[in-house]
Amino acid sequence: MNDSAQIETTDGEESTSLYQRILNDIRGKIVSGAWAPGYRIPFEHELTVQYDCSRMTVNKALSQLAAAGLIERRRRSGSFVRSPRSQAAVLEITDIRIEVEALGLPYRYALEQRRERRSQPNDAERLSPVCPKKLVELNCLHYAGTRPFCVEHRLISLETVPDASVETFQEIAPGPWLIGRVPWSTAEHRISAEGADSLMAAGLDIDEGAPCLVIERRTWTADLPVTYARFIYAGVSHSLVARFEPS
Amino acid sequence: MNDSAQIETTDGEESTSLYQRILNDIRGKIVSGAWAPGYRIPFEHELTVQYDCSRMTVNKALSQLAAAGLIERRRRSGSFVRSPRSQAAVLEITDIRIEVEALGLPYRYALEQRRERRSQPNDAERLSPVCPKKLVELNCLHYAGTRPFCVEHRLISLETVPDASVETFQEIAPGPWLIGRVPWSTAEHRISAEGADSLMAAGLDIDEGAPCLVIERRTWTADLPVTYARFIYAGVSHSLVARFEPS
DNA sequence: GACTTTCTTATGTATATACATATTGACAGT
DNA sequence: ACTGTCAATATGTATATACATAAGAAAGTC
Repeated sequence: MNDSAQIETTDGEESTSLYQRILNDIRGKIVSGAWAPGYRIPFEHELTVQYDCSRMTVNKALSQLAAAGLIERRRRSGSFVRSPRSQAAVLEITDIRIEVEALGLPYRYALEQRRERRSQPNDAERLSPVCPKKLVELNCLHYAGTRPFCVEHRLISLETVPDASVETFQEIAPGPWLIGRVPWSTAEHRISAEGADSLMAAGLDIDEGAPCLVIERRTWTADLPVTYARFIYAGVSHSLVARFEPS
Repeated sequence: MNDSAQIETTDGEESTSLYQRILNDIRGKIVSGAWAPGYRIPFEHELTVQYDCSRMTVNKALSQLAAAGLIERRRRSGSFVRSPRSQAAVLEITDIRIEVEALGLPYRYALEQRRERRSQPNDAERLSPVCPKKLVELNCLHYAGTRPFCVEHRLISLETVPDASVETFQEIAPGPWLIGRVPWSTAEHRISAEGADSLMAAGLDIDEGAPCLVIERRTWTADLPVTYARFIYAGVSHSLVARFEPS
């Protein structure tokens, strides 16, 4: 993918834009390890000489590298290779409907239970730091074809999302309903493996104790909890993929 | 120190740069759902009027949004909200030693088995796309205190990493050994839940069939496979955390 | 109508310029 | 030796300008 930098001109100077070329060159030095973390990248004015261009062009390349987290820029000191080898992979969290349809199976959603209730001490850790007084609790099932694909257990804060009290969630799953309706600023996902308890086993139509992939998602807007969701997939049916590539 | 008065105005119009403000405004519209996917963002020249600034300033904001994947820019047509409904969360992949020590437990590494062998058809999917002819196969154990914490199964391509043939891996785990020694450009992680087979059960000192979290990692440098690693954690002992916050 | 050509338009890139701002290093004063 | 001041410097942001390029729209041609 990254090879073939020069496509048409054998000279290879005109194939991409100048700032892209500068960006690629520097990124290459970094990911190849030629410029180790902490290395001071040539100053902007040095690069302007090297590439015979204006500072703005160099600046554009370096700014993008900084935005991508590959380098750190310090006034008066210069730009430094950052990459402290922290392997951060990007995990795509897709909507369940999309997931199911990607498998070529028809998707179906079903609401099992809907309760509106006061919060219990138990909820505080799921809806932190400010546990709402009232919330909606849902149990849902997502089907892939005729087989249950995912069990969803969800809490929605009625203080942050008052509209949820007038929505039955019979026809629409809480995930898609919330998206777009509630701006959220932070999300945390906790992924673990658990053995199916009797409820999970019944919902997913698997044996009790069978391994399940559990994804817990908590979202906040500002500092207010929006929702807590717990998705349970039968172990054999599902896996998550996270990728890292230097953009 | 005590005087101030320029930063903290609740109005907060001057605290950041103009292009940052534009960027934040638009990103807010997108993540809040006010501008749905497919929506055409105001043209650059419209935004220059709205914010009373030059086109370059608007362009900088929009270019960054495009680089971040939030919008798509089309010549002559304008810029459109992209957001293909997939929330990307960042998954921190930490070294196992760090993980264990974060739990306040002493870490210990042990090599169970080391084999140098020719590749088998079986390996091709783990070390793709160009399966090396020779490789090192390792089975390792990572202890937290006296209890086994993680079972590691690893393949290292001897074509990409010839040095691995002269390393016994008795004292150092393959993960830390590889880091820094081999620059890698891409990594893929697959996370799933599995029931322990007899080998996993014996290694982790758990019952057969008990739920385990399995993380498979494949890394490449350029297009050459570097290593395949499979980490198995007892279900109760471990979870992964992925976070999303709009940068 | 199907096709080509030309025009228009929004974005893409590059430049020179200007001033702001943070930080370093040197120099001077106590 | 410590401290404060100040100039030098690299980055940060913003502007006006210029031309390139792609793609849609409109006009012209067969």
